[in-house]
Amino acid sequence: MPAHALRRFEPRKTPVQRRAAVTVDAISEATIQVLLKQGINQLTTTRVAERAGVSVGTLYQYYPNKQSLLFAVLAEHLNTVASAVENACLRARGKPLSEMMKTVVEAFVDSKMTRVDVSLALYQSAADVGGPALARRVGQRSQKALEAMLHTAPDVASPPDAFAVEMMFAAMAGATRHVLESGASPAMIRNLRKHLVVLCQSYMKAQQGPRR
Amino acid sequence: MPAHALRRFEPRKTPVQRRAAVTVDAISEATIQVLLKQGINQLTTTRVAERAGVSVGTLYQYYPNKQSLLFAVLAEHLNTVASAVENACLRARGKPLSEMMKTVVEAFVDSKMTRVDVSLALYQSAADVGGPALARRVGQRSQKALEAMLHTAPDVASPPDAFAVEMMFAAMAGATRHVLESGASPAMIRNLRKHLVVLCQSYMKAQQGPRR
Amino acid sequence: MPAHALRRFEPRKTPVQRRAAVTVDAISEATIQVLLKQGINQLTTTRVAERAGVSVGTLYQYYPNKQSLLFAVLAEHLNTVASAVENACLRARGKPLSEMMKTVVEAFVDSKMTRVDVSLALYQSAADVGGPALARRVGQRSQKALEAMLHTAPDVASPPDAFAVEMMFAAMAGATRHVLESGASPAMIRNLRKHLVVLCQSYMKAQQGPRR
Amino acid sequence: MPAHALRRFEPRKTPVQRRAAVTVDAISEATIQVLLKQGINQLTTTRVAERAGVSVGTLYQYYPNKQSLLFAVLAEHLNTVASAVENACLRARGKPLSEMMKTVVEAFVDSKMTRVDVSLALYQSAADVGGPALARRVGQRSQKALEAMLHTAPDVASPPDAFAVEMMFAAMAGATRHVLESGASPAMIRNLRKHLVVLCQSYMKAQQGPRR
DNA sequence: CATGAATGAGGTTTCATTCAT
DNA sequence: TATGAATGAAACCTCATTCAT
Repeated sequence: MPAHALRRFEPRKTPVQRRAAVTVDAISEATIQVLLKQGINQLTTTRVAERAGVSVGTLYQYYPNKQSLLFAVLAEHLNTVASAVENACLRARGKPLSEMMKTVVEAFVDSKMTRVDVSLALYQSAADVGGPALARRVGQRSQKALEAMLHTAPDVASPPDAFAVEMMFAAMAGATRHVLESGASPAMIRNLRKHLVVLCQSYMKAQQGPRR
Repeated sequence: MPAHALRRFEPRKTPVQRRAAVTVDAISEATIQVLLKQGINQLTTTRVAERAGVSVGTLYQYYPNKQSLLFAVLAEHLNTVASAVENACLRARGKPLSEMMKTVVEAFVDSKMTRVDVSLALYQSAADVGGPALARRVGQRSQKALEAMLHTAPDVASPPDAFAVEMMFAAMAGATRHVLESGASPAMIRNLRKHLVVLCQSYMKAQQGPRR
Repeated sequence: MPAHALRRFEPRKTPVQRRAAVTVDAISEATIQVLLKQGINQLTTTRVAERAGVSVGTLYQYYPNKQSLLFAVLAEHLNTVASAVENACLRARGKPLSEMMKTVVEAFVDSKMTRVDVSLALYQSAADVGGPALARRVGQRSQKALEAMLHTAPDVASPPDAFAVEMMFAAMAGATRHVLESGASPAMIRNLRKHLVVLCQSYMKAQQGPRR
Repeated sequence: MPAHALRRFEPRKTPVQRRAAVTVDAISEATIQVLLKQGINQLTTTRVAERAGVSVGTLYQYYPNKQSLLFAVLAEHLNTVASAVENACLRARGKPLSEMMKTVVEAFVDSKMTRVDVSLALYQSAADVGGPALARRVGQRSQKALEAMLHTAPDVASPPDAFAVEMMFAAMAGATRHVLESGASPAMIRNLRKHLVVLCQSYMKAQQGPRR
């Protein structure tokens, strides 16, 4: 799905009234709830509306179609993650490479884990709704921030190129997804953080140019 | 989805006559075709049967439900990949660590890329059909082979533990998926192979114990 | 079929708007019509909806499945009969035994005969839908009323026990069913009423205890 | 369903070879088993064939269609019951009325109860297959026998007419059906026999003309 | 704005029956 | 004769979406 096709899934209108905003949030939250409790196959507009405490008609006032429900939730989640990574990148500017990686990995994993359920729910739903395209688009924000950060590392001569950063990000996302889909016990999550730090550190070190 | 729940998707009966075996293959192939040309949302049992040149009834003689169609294709694909990795692991026994990683990464990426379309199609569809559970189950085969191989590396004192191998595999899968979903131009695939080799090498080196 | 299993067949939701109530009635009536004109084997949800002048979707808004259609009609019919018997029992309180029997038998037979077609249609359909269980449940209402009435008979010393009443009711129902299924010519119906009165009278007399 | 329409359901050919007779019986028995274990709605020709240990094709060699399966079983059962009643009528010739009734009722109830399961199964299935028509046709045999027997009762001046006998038979069948469908505990069956004897005796006595 | 009744295309699945092997 | 693979009409039921109230 080409990136510009995502427009079709965007919310219908920006709620201006207070009441409307509440409704929109309720629907969005209900979408997550239904996704979690019943799975993507039982996610129907009627059910979401019911859970949100509104009628289907109302739902359609704010979302042009079913997919936009999922899209909204997905976009919100990805943005949260991207922001967490961006913040981490800002905080870690000027620090040594290994500390950078630790900061970023932990920010990423933690932002995924604060809503384990949402993350999981979204893995299911991403397909119909241009999930990969959206994830790519939002992922690029994180990658830009990572690159910028890496330029400030005192112990990195020539920073890894954009593709290396993309790989690292994808690897990180892939490993995290795997752990989430495996049940994500606390012990596993601890392990994930530790190993991912090592993975990113060693990969970035290997990719960097010679010390200046 | 718990692993034992996968049983629901297993084939219904094994064909005894020659004619039937042909039919089963035709259906399986048709499933892939429809998935590729029309996408997961247009994948209906009727359409698959039509494309396979059989009636719906016949389809249901061999597959108990729609999901089992996807399950069969997915299982086949994952097995192919797992076998490719296992073979690579056998071939690389006794070689130095960096060669091991090169061999394995290339086997993995290549086996994914020989059927780019199937891989992509399956990412879409995996959700309803216990994809993650199945992938985990099959992935473990590869991981066992990797661990065994690592024990034979002459330049690895104490091999990385099982979790590290799991992480590496997940990272590899994640990065590959990302590239596939980004369009997988030949140049990108070349880059993927090169970077993934570095990533795995450096990560494994970082995880190994001190030289004996 | 255990009595509690009947719940599956109960209506799905109660209409709140006027329009909906009309719809529900139309569907119920259409069910009877189709049952009569086409028989139980041609009774399909599509056909019922068509005849009711609504879409299938609408039908399923109010009836959770096909069987619930039959269930609703059956329950209504049985209730009508039970009410007729109960009323007769009230009217006949304090009368002599033979008059009681005459009143009750005629009420029963007449209430069956006012909708000969419905009765017949329901005999066919009762099986899948918990007919016997429902008939038993509703029959008990009639039997309670019969017992209560018998206690008020001036010429009955010790009234027949519950089982005797149950037998009488079953015999009455069986004979009526037989006549209905034999074509129920007016002459036959007259005969049925006359003989059933005798049957019940003589049986009850035989079952009663000695005169006080 | 008019009586002559029953022909359509009759078995296809009389098996002449030994092997064939065995097959026919196996299929017939399998029909009963499936009816009992799975109910009328799960009774499919494939399942019956499977249970009988033959292929569907073979089944269709002997039975022209699905309904003929049920028809055969039903006819056999009804014939068994009719024969039991006829025998009882022969045995009771010349005995006093009350003994006649006892003999006949017990023969009827017992013949139903020796295969409670079959009786019950057949109540379910009778509708599609001309059950009532067949039951009526076979019932008449019993009724003729009853009438003939009643003529030999020494204590009956003018025997009840045919219609009275028909009523009695229908009442007996109805009460028995009711008990079977209520669960048919041994205690209930004992009660049924006792009460049914009384019911028939008193009804016949009431219907007989004045002593000669 | 909100409601919820209505729509109906379209999906999945079953099963009686046939017929080539 | 026996087999069982194949057929395909037809059943049941869902659900995204609209629109009169």
